[in-house]
Amino acid sequence: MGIAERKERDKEELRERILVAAKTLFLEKGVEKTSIRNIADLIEYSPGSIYHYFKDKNEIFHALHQGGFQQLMSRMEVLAAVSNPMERLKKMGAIYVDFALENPDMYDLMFIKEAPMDHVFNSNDEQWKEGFGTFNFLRATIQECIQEGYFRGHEKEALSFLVWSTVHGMVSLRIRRRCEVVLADRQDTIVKDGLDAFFNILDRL
Amino acid sequence: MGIAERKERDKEELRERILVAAKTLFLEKGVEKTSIRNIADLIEYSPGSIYHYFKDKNEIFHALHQGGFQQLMSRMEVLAAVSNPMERLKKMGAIYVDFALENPDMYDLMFIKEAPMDHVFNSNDEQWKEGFGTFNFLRATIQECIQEGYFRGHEKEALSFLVWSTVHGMVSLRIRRRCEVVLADRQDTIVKDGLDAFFNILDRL
DNA sequence: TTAGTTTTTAAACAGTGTTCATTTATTTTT
DNA sequence: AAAAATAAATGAACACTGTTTAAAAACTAA
Repeated sequence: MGIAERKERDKEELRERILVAAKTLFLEKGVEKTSIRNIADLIEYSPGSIYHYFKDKNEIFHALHQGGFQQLMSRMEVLAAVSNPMERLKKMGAIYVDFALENPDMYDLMFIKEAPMDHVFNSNDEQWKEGFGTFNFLRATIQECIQEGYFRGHEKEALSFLVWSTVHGMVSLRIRRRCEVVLADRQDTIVKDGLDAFFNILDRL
Repeated sequence: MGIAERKERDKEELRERILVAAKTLFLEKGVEKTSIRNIADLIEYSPGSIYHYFKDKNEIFHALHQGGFQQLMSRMEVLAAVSNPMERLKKMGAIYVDFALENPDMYDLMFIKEAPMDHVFNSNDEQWKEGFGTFNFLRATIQECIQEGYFRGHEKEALSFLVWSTVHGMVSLRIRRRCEVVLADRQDTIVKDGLDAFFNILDRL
């Protein structure tokens, strides 16, 4: 009978409404300042009811960060058209950095905050497959670069980590405001300039 | 008269005791889980009294992170003996990474957490001179490298940021546990390997 | 000893995540 | 249609949080 199915749909819909409310508040106030009561107020439910849909606050923000990975991954789709792996690698870096600077709060949640990771390690079923997927994409591209003769003498794994670290380092220093004093005058351009310098180095390898 | 001086000393001593208690708790539980009441309990004072010595919680953790910069700077002192700027740059990177991996919580406070930065921007007198000092050290070394013919075609500022970003990226991905799944089997060696790969690249420039 | 000053305190405020017995709403069975 | 069974939502409570403030205690100066 269709009643069970409709109830299933209803449940799923409310779950989604919680997520939308959480995302709205999170984008305007940040994770820490978004409380369960805030979310409950916005969807006009009691705070306790949220716990019938999510184990705890971390699970909500884990669910949200999954959406961020989907966004990032869909931006990466244009890379399929770039046949040269070295070109693809550079374009990948640019997309990554653009995503981070255009969605700093989401990036923060995905790659800096501990909240979603707490959930990954506490509910040990999942494997942070989101992060796994994006990193594998990088790994495969680096692999191709090596096969085509780039990065002689380097090993795939360490190099992938290095590339990821470089772009992550730049955007996370920016997002967590460590550039604002140290590089005050060039705040807005330094990440782009740093990325260009990085690409220059890659070209000369 | 010496009474005023003794009172001054007493005040300074209690301030120090608050800082020591805060550091003890912070190193075993983290910033978020260290409360003003916890600190007050440890020094056997009431919670309110702490507010006569520090404006708010952020100021306490700003004061703590200053100590971290002193630690890091003192580790850098051995670099004065390294005359070749390229050698010095690499050694600097190694010291930075070692410091971060040996004092992950302090590093987190210094370069990842927003708490101490909140204080920097809210009490606008200070200029995050700690971070400024360490970055200037890097900047000067890169400058010397360029003068000696390294990094041809590169500009000091962007390159300094790039180098900082790379080492920061590696240790912060590690500290915030983004390696644990993506690079599970090589967790403990990946930062060292990544740094070696980075040094290799620098050598070939 | 008294008056004045500084330091410390306890209580209160407004908030937090989370749990749980109870109520409300819905569905199934009689 | 009424009663029983199931599911969902609630509100109060718990144990916390950072911070403010009026009152109390401690200390110094006259």
